[in-house]
Amino acid sequence: MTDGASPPRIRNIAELARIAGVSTGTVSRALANKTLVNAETRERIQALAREHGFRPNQMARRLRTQQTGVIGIVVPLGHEMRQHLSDPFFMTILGHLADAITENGYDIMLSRVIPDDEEWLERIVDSGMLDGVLLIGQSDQSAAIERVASRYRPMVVWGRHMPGQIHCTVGVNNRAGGRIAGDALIARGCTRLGFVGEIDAPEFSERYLGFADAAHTAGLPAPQQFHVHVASDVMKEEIASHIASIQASCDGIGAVSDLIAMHTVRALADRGVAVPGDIAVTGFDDLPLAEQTIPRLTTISQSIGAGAKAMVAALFERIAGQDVPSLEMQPVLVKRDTA
Amino acid sequence: MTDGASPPRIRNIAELARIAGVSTGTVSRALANKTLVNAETRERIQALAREHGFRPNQMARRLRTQQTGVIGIVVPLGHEMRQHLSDPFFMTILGHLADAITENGYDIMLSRVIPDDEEWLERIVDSGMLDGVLLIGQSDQSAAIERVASRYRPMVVWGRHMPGQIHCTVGVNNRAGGRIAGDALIARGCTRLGFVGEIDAPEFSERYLGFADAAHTAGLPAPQQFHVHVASDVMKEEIASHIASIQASCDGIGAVSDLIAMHTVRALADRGVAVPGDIAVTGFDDLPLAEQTIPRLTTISQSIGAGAKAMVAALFERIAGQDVPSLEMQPVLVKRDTA
DNA sequence: ACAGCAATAACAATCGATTGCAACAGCTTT
DNA sequence: AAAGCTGTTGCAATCGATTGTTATTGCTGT
Repeated sequence: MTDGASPPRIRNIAELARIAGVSTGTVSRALANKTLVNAETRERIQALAREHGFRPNQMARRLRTQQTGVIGIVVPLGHEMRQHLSDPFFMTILGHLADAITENGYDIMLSRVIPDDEEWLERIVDSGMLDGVLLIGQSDQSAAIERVASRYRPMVVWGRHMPGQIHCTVGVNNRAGGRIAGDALIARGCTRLGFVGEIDAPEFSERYLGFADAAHTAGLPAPQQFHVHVASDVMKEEIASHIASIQASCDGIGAVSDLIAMHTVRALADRGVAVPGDIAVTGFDDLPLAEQTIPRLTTISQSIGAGAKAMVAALFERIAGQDVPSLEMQPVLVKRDTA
Repeated sequence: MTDGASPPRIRNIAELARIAGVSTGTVSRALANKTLVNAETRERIQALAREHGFRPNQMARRLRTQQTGVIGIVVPLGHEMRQHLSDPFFMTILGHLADAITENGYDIMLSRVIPDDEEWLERIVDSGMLDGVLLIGQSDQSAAIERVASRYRPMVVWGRHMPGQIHCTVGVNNRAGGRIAGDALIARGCTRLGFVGEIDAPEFSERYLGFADAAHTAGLPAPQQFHVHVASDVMKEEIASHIASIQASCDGIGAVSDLIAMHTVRALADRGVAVPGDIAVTGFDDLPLAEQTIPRLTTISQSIGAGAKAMVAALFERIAGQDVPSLEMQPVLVKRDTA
């Protein structure tokens, strides 16, 4: 580092080999610290490399060795359910995945994909750039995922497991989660239940179904639905448009996500409605921000951190050739201030 | 797609060439849709490729063309200031960067780096895997960054620009931000100022300095410091340990980050202190969650979204060979409910 | 009928590192 | 002294696609 000169920049192993007076093979082995080359030459070559700031080209190495040290994290944006990578749920799970993956010494390649053609997933797994793939959400692409899973092992998907399904998933039981939310509201005396959010995507509709199960079991009428997109710039406006009728007809609200719950609580607070005094509200996800709002959000935990760890663990086992089953986690109620 | 068979999986361009009865060169050009090959053969080859689900190996293509279509996003974790990728500030900026980069058709490679040796950055830029690099934060690695910037152009750094500095930065004027926070508190009548957070990293110490500037100009004593790590599991406990003395000696609190501000507000609320009635609080960053708390956080906006866009724009200009200057953004006060 | 040209496709070098195999020196063993 | 090791190193094929150069074909113009 004190050497400000080092002008002859070395571009490849061959040049290093030339000035070291050995063959490229020897340089390669020396740089890889293989005992096959004499300790002395090895040290000499490494010193030379250091001196010239030489670093082997990873592209070439990876082409040759057929492994990349890179895990792909892919977000399929089917039916435009999540517009952006900056969606808080995705960012949260990504953070945990990133921690777990980098701790294993792997790099991460992030792709947002709009499945507009048949082969978006093939394009990714066959690109030859990834040692494994993590998919966040099945969107409406189960068929494409199944097709690829039948021949491509190192892939783990955040989502739900269906009977007979080939691909390995990690996810939470959404219906059970909805049920828990409903039960919690009913337990505190709510009798006029409402559900805020969309139910277009399967995971969301299951949440509603579970929520309705709770009402049904308690002998209450089916919860009223208030449609709000989960990932939209207009979420706030959509909620605002419903808020009067929510106030009029509900005393317990199950929201399909924490974000929606939070905006609902805010909208209610703005109208002077006490939460949970007048209307109780539950979220879904247990994002970090659920704990940071005032009042803190009562919500259904997806155990995102644990789920992310499980996904990564499963993926590495699959990369190592093991076959691991899908994992369904049980949601738990996190009781805070809003219900 | 109706074709369930297609058993002879094609591994490379040569095999495709063989069954198409042409040379590899022609296949390559056909797949690249070059007019150099007859429209008819081109179509035939493309059909064949589609039929067999063949996709050219990206590693090889990138090795050959010397460009990767990948942008690296790197977080140097010097002096362990940000423990994890899941840090909310980082996640927020990453989300915006990811949106901007993927909109340009590039992929993202995420690396968390602990700069334990001299050459962590060289290792990244010389790996031959990236078309450009975005660095989030300078940490204590300015020297290493400067060294690399002197010869590696496609790199943009989130942080501050110092006179004579080579590397291109995008960032906010932290001292001005601190000043604005201080002025805001003073304007609402606060006279006993306190500053919560750490001042070890330069960007944080500047925030404190600006905050102190405001006090000095107003003829007030220098703000008292309460030390709290910005990215720590024990942040809550650290704040709790200070909260009594904060309550006793301050009526206006500037926090070094939104996260700390939020926990401070919460700790005060738990003790029955009215915010901003008894004590006013300002944050710093304007993370999305600042708007979602109740009460919503008054804070200093870093314009993270705009900053991310600017970083990406600057990077692509640099990749295209243009030289773009550093950009310093002016912080603005976002007045909400806590001050 | 032949030079000249355009269109098309084959040939072969190239990107940069890895690695199986062969070669060689120096040594011991019989 | 021949045979057999062992420890090192060189040689050359290989990963899979790209692309400049060359060769072939068929056609036009004179």
